[in-house]
Amino acid sequence: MNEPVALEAADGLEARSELLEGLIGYALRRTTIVVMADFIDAMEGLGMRPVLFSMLAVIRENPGINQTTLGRALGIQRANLVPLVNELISRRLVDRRRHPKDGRAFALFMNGEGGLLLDEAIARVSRHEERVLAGLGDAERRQLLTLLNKVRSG
Amino acid sequence: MNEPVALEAADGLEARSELLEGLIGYALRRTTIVVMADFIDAMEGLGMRPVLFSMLAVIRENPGINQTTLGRALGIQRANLVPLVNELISRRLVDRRRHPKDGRAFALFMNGEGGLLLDEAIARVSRHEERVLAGLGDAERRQLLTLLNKVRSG
DNA sequence: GGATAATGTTGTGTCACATAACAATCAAGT
DNA sequence: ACTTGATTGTTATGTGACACAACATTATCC
Repeated sequence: MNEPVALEAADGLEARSELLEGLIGYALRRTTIVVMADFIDAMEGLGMRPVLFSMLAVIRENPGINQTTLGRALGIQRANLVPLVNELISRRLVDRRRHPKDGRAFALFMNGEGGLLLDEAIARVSRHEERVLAGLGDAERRQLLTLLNKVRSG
Repeated sequence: MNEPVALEAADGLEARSELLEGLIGYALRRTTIVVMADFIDAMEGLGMRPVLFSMLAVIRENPGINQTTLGRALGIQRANLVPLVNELISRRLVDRRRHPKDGRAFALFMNGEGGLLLDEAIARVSRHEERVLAGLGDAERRQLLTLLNKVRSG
């Protein structure tokens, strides 16, 4: 028991794991980290993070959306959304008005400044995706998207 | 300026974004979250997280590996690895000996208890991947793995 | 032997999650 | 109309995975 399998230690410069290399979950995790890091780089100087970007996108395409619905669309819980929405508002990218028919809810709207920032971010995201997907052809990109959504939707 | 695009607010139960739905980075992020959540569920009661699992796998397949090499293999920085390795050691899953030829380094070895835990985790991971990939055929799974690795390797 | 590099470590900070509890408001049923 | 129960936004708190800077000890290289 407890045998020192190989005394000559595997202390080379690189190590691999056949087990991990066969797991899609592992590949997903590692790939996402790389892609998100490139996203962050692409947003240099904009103060834009993946979450904020997705929030701005959903708000612009769904004017008047409330926070609960926004959170559900992005898989973010209401409680965690609060400081994020506050950040967008204090940066004057988004307007929050009271919902006309529901006294509990707020209605979120993108304003001019937010639209300009989102447009700039979209331009950078395009270049970012082009960079990250450079090794894939058009059909492969579509298929990757399809497969990812298939996994996500169960 | 600052026009309330639609006065009838988009406050339905669900909201979508065509922009986000076309982005592979977004699909990657959302899918990874779902898959990792299922991984966590699958490890119920084992005290096993994705990072710990991957560390155990690499250590068993690379006996005597040092922390820097382990970190490089998994994309974890030395500094962040320290508490993780300590956790494995204090749980008696892994042994840390001084490296015979390098006084600075440690050599990490999986022990019997760690091997048993890893085996149980692997069994659960198999069921977890089967569950998560239920919607994909064999060829699709292979292709997803290939595409992910292509993206990651630039 | 002296300069330079590598290993493990400590400390600190950020960010994306999670959960529980709460006030205000709405909706539904009787 | 009034109570019951659900919903919205919020506060508070905790965790876990990252980042970066600085440091002591030990190797390496000339």
